[in-house]
Amino acid sequence: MSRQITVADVARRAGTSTAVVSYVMNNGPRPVAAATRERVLAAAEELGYRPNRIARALRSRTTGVVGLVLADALNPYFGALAGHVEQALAGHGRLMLIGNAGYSAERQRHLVERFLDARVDGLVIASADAGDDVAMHARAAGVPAVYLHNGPATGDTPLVTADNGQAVREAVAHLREHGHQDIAFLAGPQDTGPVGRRREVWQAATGGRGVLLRSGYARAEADALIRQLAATGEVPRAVIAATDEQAIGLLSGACATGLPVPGGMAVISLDGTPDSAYTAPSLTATGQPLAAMARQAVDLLLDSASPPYSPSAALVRRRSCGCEDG
Amino acid sequence: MSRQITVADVARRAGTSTAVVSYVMNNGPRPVAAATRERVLAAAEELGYRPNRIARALRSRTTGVVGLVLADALNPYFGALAGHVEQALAGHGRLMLIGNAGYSAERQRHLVERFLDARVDGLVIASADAGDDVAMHARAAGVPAVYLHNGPATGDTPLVTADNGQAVREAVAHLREHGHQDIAFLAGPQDTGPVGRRREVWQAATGGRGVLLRSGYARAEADALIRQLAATGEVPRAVIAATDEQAIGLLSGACATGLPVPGGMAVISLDGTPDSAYTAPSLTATGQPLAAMARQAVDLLLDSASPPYSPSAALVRRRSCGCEDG
DNA sequence: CTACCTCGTCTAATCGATTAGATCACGGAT
DNA sequence: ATCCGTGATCTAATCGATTAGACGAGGTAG
Repeated sequence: MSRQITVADVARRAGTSTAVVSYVMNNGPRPVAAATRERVLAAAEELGYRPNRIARALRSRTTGVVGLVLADALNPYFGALAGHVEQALAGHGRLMLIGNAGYSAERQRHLVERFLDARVDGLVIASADAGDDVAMHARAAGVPAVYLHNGPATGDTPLVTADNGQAVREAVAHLREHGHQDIAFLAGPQDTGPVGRRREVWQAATGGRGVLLRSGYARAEADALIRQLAATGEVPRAVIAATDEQAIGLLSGACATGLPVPGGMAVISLDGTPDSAYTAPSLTATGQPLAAMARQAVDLLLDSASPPYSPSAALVRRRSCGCEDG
Repeated sequence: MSRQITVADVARRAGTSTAVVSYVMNNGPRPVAAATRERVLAAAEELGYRPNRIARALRSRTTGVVGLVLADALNPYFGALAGHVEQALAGHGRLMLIGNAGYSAERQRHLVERFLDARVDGLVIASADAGDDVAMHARAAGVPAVYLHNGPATGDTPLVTADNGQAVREAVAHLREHGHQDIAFLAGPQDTGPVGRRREVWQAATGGRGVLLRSGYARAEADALIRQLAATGEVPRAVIAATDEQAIGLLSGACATGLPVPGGMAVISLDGTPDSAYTAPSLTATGQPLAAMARQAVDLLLDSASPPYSPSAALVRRRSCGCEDG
């Protein structure tokens, strides 16, 4: 618990001024003679000097921290997204503050305020809806922001999302190969954002044949839905679920009511998180390029160039659609 | 992007000194006359003053930020834990930095260093093993730390964990009720921490009958294990899985090889995260009191009093054990 | 030989909030 | 009338790093 080592200590030991130490530490705005640089580095090393990032932040107005606001931390889809964002940020030497809005607009706004108070260098908002434009507050404070999975298309704040149009068409085509004419679609409670677009593509691809189902995004809700349909005998023979969570709920509800999958109902999911491979039966799914999306969002935020990513991934055929391999 | 509002601005407007403004903002170390307080608050309100937390942090050596190091951010168990920690911290007005170690001791150490550089007020380490004592570095820097799910029992850093002894005994007893004599246990690759203790209790409770299985904690590994056992015809009739992830892998592997659950193999899991209710079939499991554990860890860190939590939760009977309800 | 430039370094102001010490006004006690 | 205590406020040092401006030494061009 001894006093912390400061630039002054290093400077004294190296026989220079604090300015030079700073120049060395940051490959500063001014050049330093090679010999001096060596002495400073040696002194810093010997003293175990660790720059105080708080002081640096105060002076240079940059904290090296980015905030991530999550719509639902408990949803593995967002969880995976968070993991990839953290990794992308680490690649840029940034740390990540995280907050869970739990689908509450009020709490989302609150988190943004708190993060701005903490002087984050940027804000990634993995929002569930395209409701109010929370990033506005960030812009007002001069802090860059990016919406990640969904968000209002205001044009002021970029939105990184996956266009799964191709994926949906592939899913429809594949279920047709299995002989299904009527293909249902399980959408979310509302229709904003990616899920809405997926629904539209499904509608176009099926030409209106097949039922439109809706449930919340939690497993429990899709589970309850399928039980109810089973009770009334209205189970579709083939379903495309908008998200993994819903597909998993479908599977568990089907199992509980004795409805065989894929025999009684074929299922394809559209999120394709890694976990979808380990369901019973294993889910046929198209994967979203989560890592690429996260990287893109982070690059956009820190305005470094980013290689464009392929907006959709191929269909992975497993068992839930009726295929036999896997 | 105008200049930021500072204490000086507020002081000028309220006709006081900066000291008084500070006293008012923090219910400071000195009293302020009621009338003056009002004027200051009004001035702050009118100017839209937001204290600069960086400056405050520099001076008062406290950032209001706590770091959480996760063993595996993609594992829903740790994901849920993270969510609860964040919530507990929010209750104390603290923000949370998060980092994923991905089971790498090297990366865990690196994250701790980074967090210390960022001057966190405390560190929660949700570690997977009881290996090297990373919290040591925190102690050396005078930063309090807590191990959450697992960690070295050095006595220097508190460890908050659930003792599932009772839960394991219940699971064994319940499988016996279903007529099983030999009850296998699926443990992790090593035997440190909670999983190891669960295995010991299982050993004691079954008196050595039943096979000890091992696999990594990822779903894929448990899935592969059961496929292999099925191929050689060595499938146990009843298994207790140390974690949800492993139980889920068991289920998916069993389904893939046509092994019926619970008919051919009964399964009970010991983590009992919410998602275990939505598997096919639904998992019988004992739940860990994750929220209480998180709260306890946070309270310990910020040394506020914490109500003691019940160390284990009851067995939730679903389908994977052989029960018919649910 | 002087004027001027470059390179390396140092001095000191700055970021914005906190807080110990000094100051001042007012009352009550002696 | 004098002294002292109390409460309210102000002044200014402080946290630690960054960086613009000043400075001196050495070299080159005229």
